[in-house]
Amino acid sequence: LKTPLKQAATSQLVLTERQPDCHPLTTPPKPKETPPADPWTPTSNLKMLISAASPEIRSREQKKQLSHSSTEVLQAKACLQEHLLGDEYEKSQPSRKEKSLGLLCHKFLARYPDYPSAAQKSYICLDEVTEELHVERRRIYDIVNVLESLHMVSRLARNRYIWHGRHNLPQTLQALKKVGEENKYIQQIQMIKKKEYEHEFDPDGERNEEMASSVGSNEQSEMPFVELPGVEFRAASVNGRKYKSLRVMSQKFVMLFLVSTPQIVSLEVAAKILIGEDQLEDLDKSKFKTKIRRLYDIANVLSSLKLIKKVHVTEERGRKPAFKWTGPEVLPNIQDTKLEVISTTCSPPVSESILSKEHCSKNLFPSKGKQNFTRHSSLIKLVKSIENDRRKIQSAPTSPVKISTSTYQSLPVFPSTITQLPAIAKLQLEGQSKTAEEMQMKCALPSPEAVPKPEPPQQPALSQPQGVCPASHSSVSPVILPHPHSGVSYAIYLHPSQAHTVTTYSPGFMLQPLPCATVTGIKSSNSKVLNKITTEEGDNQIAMAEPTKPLAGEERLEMKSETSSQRCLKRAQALQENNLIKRHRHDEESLGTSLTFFPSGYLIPLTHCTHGNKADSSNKEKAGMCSLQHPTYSSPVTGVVPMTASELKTVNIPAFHITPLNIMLSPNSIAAAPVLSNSCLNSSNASSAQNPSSSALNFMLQHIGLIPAGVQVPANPVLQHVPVSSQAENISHSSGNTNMQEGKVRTNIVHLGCGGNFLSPPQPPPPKEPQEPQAVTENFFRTPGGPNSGSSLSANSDGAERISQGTLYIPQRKLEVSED
DNA sequence: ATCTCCCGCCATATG
DNA sequence: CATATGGCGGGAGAT
Repeated sequence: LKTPLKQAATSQLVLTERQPDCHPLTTPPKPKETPPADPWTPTSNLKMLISAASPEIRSREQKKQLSHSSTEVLQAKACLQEHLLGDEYEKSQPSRKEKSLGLLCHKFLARYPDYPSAAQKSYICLDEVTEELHVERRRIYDIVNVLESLHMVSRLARNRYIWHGRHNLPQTLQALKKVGEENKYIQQIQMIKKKEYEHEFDPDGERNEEMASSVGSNEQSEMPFVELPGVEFRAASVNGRKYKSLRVMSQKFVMLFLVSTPQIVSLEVAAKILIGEDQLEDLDKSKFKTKIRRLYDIANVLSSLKLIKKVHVTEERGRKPAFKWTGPEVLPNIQDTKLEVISTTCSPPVSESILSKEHCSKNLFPSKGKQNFTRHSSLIKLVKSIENDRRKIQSAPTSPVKISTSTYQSLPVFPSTITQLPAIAKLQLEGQSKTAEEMQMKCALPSPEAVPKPEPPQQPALSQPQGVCPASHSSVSPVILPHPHSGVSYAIYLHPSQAHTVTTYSPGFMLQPLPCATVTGIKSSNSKVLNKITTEEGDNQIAMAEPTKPLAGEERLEMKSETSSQRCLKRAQALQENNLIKRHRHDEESLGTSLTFFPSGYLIPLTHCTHGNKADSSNKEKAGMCSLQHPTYSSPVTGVVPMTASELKTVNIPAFHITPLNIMLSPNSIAAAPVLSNSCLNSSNASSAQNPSSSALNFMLQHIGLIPAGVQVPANPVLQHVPVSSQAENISHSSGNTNMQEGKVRTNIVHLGCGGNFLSPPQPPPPKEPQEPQAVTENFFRTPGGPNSGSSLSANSDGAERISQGTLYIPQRKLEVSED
């Protein structure tokens, strides 16, 4: 009975076959109804057989999409044969997997275009769907509810829903992210992890502050369903109360991904947070179980949407199921002020929608006046805990809105296509010449998702080029810095949103054609990427580390055509580069004297941010890019730290000895750092490839004293590309703690520069792993002695000490994320 | 045994 | 009141 080998996947077959049928523009005529699930057709039988033979269907499901029929056929045959020999396959009737929500969801989604045109509004009739898909109604609700949470559908009336497709996704995600930030999910996550970690220490029942507070961070319990302007719940139906459940749960779940830095969320944590939030439930075991069940349901749907994918995180506690966000990157939350500006400047539709969205969201969540970060319960708790650690923090009451400055990045999300780059690479490897778009497309849609989107694929958002620059994962957000004035060391904990903001502001950054870089990198390092991918596929735990030198011809890597805007950017960069040295000096000075850290809850965005100069006027940058193009704001001098969003974001610090402090950076200090932005820009621009200005950067860093003279910030990604198996971040040094630390330091320094004062290269040390990292390394503040040694306090002090000594000690904790 | 998560009972909401 | 929705958790297949 044991299935012999796991080969092809069923779902894959299903998908591929169905895809073609699907008519993008018209309501899917559900042509040949040969649902794989249907055991009665010969075809289906075969499929089933195959599926039976392949245990891990799901995992391959997505990847498989790429492969083609020919391959599939072969595999199928092989499978079949083996199977026949093995035993009578009768056994598997509808195999449980064939009934999985994920598969069902795929089928469901296949019926509708991702981006339905206005003209083709599709309505969804539940009765029809259930009938056609051969499912119980109940299941459809599961799917629809999640889709509703993303505003991909909305209910019209009984049995009736409207299909919106992914048009609203960007806004939705942005809104969700914002809310997530407001809810301080990051802190909550950390809290949970911390508790987890300490959960043994707590002999006595004195878990008051920590436990009680953290667990019950429910003060702001009911978070209503997040709506979007045009997509409210109809019929006042669901809108009523009942804010429980799947819909909201789904939104919260997504929020967790959007706010956490390595965008990986474990089920456990998610469940805890979701539970804790609702009500201060006693850690009821059954409740937890139920929550997990629901999360699986949601996760299945989200997976079908390709927004997340399942992975496993291996921590010291063992390996736990988790999910990784693979959807579009969501940019910083917007500030109202800016929004208005933008709205004026940008194309009406986009800006408007965004704006309205903001308002909407505001109205929806003003609840309890928790708007203010400072007042936020979780924040308070955080503060408490921090205090426990003997740290003082001043909370800055400023609300983000007020702080808001002049910039705003309007492209909040970029098409998932970008995210799929790795996949693309893989595809190419496989000999497929499909373009990203193509592969992205589900149905035979001629126009990829990207097209409809305001943002062209080539403009992957700044921050993390997911596949290509996994570096983000290992980015070291929290950095310990010596406080210049007080002499106290602080861990800089940048709030993601803030970070984003900063990033946005950075002129260099903006200019920087990250997209280009990304693309280039991919192209150039194709082989590399491919290798990795392949490896990955084979076995997740194996980290391939073959530093091939792919970058060689990076210059000409430009994708098909360098956009004029990109060119512009380059030019600009070049110019800026000239001043680099000067600036460096300047920076140096700045660092030495004007650097001031304000221990506060968040980073204060600069008031006058600069945009990069506009990147030309290529059409491609539609509304989304508008913000970037406001020359009005550009003022190099005011540049802000060019950091990769990922870098800035807080790492989910699982617990541990040190509670990260949020430090607010003074505008001045930030302003002083424009120079670095350039370097950053350059470096990042270089993309994963070589970092032209790296030398400059190194020079600067050394000069500043951030790194030892001998140390060099790796400019070449290749170097970074050290085998994962080893300490990902290190540049293979000998070994031992010391070395490790050193390596750590190096990396961190870069980050530090970015975060702290902004001189750092946006793309920190080039990403080590282009593809989805098999293993993710996170940095944590930990005692050198290891997990067992000492309490957080000791750790803190330790860290502080080291820092003060000029040595950055940021122990790292290795966290592995493996795909299934 | 653990991880996933399907199934469908049954409380509620809707019309 | 009949249905439509959709919590919820038992328990079984997958690993």
